[in-house]
Amino acid sequence: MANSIRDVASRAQVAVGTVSNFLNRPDRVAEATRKKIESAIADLNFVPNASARHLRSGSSRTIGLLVPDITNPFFTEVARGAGDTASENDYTLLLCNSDEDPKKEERHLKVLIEQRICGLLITPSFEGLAGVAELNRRNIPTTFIDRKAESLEQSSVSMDDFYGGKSAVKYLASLGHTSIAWVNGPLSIAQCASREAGVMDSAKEQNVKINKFQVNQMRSQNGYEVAKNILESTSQVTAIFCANDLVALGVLRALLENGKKIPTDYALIGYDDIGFSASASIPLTSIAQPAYKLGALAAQMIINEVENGKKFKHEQIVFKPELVIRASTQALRK
Amino acid sequence: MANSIRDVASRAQVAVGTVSNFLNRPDRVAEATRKKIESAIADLNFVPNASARHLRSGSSRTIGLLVPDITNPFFTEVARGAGDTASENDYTLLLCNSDEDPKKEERHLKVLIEQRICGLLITPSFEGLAGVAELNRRNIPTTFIDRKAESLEQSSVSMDDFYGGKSAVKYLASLGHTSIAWVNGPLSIAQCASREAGVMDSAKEQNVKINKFQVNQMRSQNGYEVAKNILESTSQVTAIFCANDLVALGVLRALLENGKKIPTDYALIGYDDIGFSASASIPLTSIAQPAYKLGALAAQMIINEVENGKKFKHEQIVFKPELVIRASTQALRK
DNA sequence: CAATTAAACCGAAACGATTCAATCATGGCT
DNA sequence: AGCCATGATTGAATCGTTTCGGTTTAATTG
Repeated sequence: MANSIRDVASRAQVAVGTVSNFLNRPDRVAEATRKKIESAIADLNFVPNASARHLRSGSSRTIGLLVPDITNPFFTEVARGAGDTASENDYTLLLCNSDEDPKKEERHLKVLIEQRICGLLITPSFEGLAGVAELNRRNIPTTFIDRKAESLEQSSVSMDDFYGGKSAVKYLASLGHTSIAWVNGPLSIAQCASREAGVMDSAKEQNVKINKFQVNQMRSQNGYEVAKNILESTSQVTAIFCANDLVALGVLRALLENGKKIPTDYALIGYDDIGFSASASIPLTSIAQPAYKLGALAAQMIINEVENGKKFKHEQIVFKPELVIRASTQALRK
Repeated sequence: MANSIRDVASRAQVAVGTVSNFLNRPDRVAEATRKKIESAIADLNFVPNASARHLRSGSSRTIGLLVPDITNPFFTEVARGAGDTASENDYTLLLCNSDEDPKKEERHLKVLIEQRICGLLITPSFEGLAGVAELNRRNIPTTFIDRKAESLEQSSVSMDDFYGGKSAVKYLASLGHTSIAWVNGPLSIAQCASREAGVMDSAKEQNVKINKFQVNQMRSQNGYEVAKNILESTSQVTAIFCANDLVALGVLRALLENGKKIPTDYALIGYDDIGFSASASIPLTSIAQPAYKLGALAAQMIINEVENGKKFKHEQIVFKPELVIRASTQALRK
């Protein structure tokens, strides 16, 4: 049923090698034969077999993208960006979701090696680093996403979390807030730790007081729960900064339920600027991360590395996040 | 660098065919040789080459999933479900996102054919149906997701939208509401049309009055805008049912801004039960669709079809959506 | 003990493309 | 006319597996 390059060759009355040239280096084949081949392909409805192609040529033109949570809008944007650039360069993107499960992560890595991907984009979990080492041993280029590579032998595209934390506090200070609640996730997550460092740094500079609150998971429900502690705390905070939009949305819900007005009673800022933040009951001010760009650039970098081999220079690119101001913050009035 | 089955064979001092048997039919090889091969594989760090395997065996063990919008939480859940069952059955899932763009859809279809996928899961756009016909011509099984197949030659896994529309209105009527605003998307979308049919059917049964409102796109912003019309309309509606959660969240925001109380002034229901609905400022009552199950079942069906060939019976499975009651609805008080 | 049988193993051929050294045409130049 | 350079085309070898008919080995039977 499926036609091969041989069928095309015989129908067009040329050699198989010529058909292959037509497919890969069209400039090498004369106008007349080109037409013959074209119509033979159309007649037979021929589509080349990627497996055969990869096997012989040695390159799969496939890159893998392994994300920890496909449910997270941040990563779907990354995937869109990576997918689009992959397509534009005639690469196939193999998108895998590990659901934050090291077992699944390992299994996907195995499959990706079987597929002989020529490059991998990954946000590695702690355990996943072993798998990445395996890839290195096989000389498969790897680029970290949203996590900076320590080694200069490794590319990465990440965000400046320190800067993000810092700019949120700076902005609140500029509005006149001097006592801020900072709701962070586990410090074991690199991003959380950096954001906190930025927060504290800015607090010192701007001379504002930070009240720390902690959340175990960065989901909406956790924000909802921690809000009670904020309301009961003795210190009179006038602004709340959350390490993530989901948490901020949870906090927002709790505040509204308790009859508080946003932004009058409390200014509120989130982080990530996921799509829903703009359409929350009170549109959320947030620190936006250019997820699409992140994915697109990462894909472009790994493609460059694949195609330029040894002479490729590894880079650690760090994006600056951007403050997006909406209705959940305003200048403090006494 | 990359080792082949031959290297394994020579190191284990067996024939290549034996190694292949070890990989594919381990029961055929004796205990002693099994061990030799195992350690050779471990020593050489051998991982089989999927392309060679597919080329020779004729089956790629890969299924494609082509979704119109990876950004939509509904589809990421579908993808998780399909991905998990694919993994469990040792299939690879190739996830493609067309961004509702017919051009991208067509391009992805082409790539999927090149990869010689053995089955496709798709939520076809209107234009996409042509591409699907192409797949059929090549005898590649196709299963529709979230859209019922008209032909009995085709499997599908979809939702009963008529039932969903109906049950929302029925529920509102049971709370005492007799005048309901129904905010729908374009009737050209099959799902919207069916839901509306269900709404009207139930309205007649329950003897309640429906006020129709229309939205061009089913995004939050559109809901926000249409809410003004609802507030200004002369008829005294006491409940609002939206064709999708995003729209409902937009409506919710507009109502709150206008000082309305939910659920006291208005009861509000959405559709889809996306994750954010549970953590909206007023947790949203919604019609839940089991997206994960949908994806998982669709994947299982296509795998069955691939493996059982001709003797496979096509099925059109229709799931019943489920009402999830939260804080945005309550019994009407006068 | 010879004959029979089953279990393991062997290894050449094939899958559908790409590669590359070799051949063929064509036209320009002395 | 003869020679060369250039551009097109050819086709056999190859990539890493699976497949499958054939061979070896060991155990069982009469």
